[in-house]
Amino acid sequence: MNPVIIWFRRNLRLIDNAALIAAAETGQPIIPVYIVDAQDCGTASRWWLHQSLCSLQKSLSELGGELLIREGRPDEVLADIFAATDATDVYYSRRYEALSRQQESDIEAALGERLQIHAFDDDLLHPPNTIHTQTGTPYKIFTPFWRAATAVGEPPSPRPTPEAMSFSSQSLATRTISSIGLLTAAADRGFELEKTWSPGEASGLDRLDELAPVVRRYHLGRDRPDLDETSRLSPHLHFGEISVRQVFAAVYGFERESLSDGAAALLRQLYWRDFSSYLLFHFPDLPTKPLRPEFERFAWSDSETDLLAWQRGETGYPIVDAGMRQLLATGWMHNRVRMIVASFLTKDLLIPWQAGAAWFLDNLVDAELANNSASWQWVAGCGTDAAPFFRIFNPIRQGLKFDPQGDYVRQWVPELQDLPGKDIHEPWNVSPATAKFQYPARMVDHGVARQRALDAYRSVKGMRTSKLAP
DNA sequence: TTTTGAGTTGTTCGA
DNA sequence: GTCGAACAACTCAAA
Repeated sequence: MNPVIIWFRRNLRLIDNAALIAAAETGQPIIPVYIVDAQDCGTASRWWLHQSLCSLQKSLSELGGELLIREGRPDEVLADIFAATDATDVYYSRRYEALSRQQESDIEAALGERLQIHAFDDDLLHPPNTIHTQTGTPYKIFTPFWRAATAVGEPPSPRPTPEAMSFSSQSLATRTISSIGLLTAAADRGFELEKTWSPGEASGLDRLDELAPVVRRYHLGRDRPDLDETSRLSPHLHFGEISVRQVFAAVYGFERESLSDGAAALLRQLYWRDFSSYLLFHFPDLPTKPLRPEFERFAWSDSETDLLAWQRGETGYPIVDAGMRQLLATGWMHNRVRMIVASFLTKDLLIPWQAGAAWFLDNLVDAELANNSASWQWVAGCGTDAAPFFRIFNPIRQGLKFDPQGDYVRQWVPELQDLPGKDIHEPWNVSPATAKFQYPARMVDHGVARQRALDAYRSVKGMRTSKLAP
């Protein structure tokens, strides 16, 4: 019997995998393949991908299948497999980045006449082309999008791994996962990600189970970097090791009776994830161009030294440095702190959001083009959501509010670990005579930087200069 | 077509 | 310490 191909992409799981289920239902032998491509480029996420592919390969081999690993253009790789096997069909899950969509249309063009192509919208609660305003245009503001999306109804329940699957036994060319070099960049940098993370479908499911006790207070705990009360599901979701429907169903299942504020807040985050992909789908330039075009004229700073100090976590603002160092150490940063460091880069330092976005994409294990681009634009104030331009995070106030004892700073900025909570967010207040720590001086005074940012943002909006200016 | 209400996550100042 | 108002003006989405 002729085989069918399942092209694994960001759906590295066996449970609730629409493409796999459909492929299994044919009853034909399955050829599973992953194609490493230009989008698999971040240092931290390449590390994760390596582990996740190993995990998937192991799961498949236990079922008698072999995951083929290839590199290159998907249309050429699939054509090659087709030529070697006389496969009849290819199954895959859609992605919504511009490059991914180009790959899909290339495949359609190259193979559409020879292979049956089956594409599934399997990554989001709602496919991006199914939600629109009354006039048929895409939503640009989250809340109306969320109302429209939730009005559609709950997503379907997750489906189990297909019970009957047979795999092709034909021997085909494959790379080994190790030979792709996905770990090289992380190793060169001494990125010890295995200390923090356990990639793979089984670990993602474990993580989901561990969520139950914190869901009820998620709306409070998720803002506290000193606690461990976020879901930490982002990398598992990014690689599709678990499906967004599984998360939805689990959170719903924890408290079927009535949804707590915490559970509602977590579900809302899932819709934010949808919304970011939705925006990227409808505005393919989202990663590079500000959605508000007047920001093309913004007078950004090109200071390499400022950018470097931010990247290294040597800004002299403890909460900022803690976040940037957490990122370098673990490939992850608490969401609240992501906003603080992003505000600091774009507003206190006036460095372009694209530079921050690029650093995040390279260093986050959960680096996701859609979320990253949409969120950076939001912080920078150039997205379509109305973020008032005067909303500039004060790194001291944010530290005092969300890391009240300073435990988070103490963990990631060890040179400040002997400072009491009352001083730790303002170490410059400790008199030099008594200070026993070595820590960078503030690179800017936030009060001054804030005023400078307000003026810059006013001018890009074409408004008159500050009334406070002398 | 026009109008109206609203827009994830904040900060500062003065009462 | 706590509270409310001010911070600009604009665009979006729906009535």
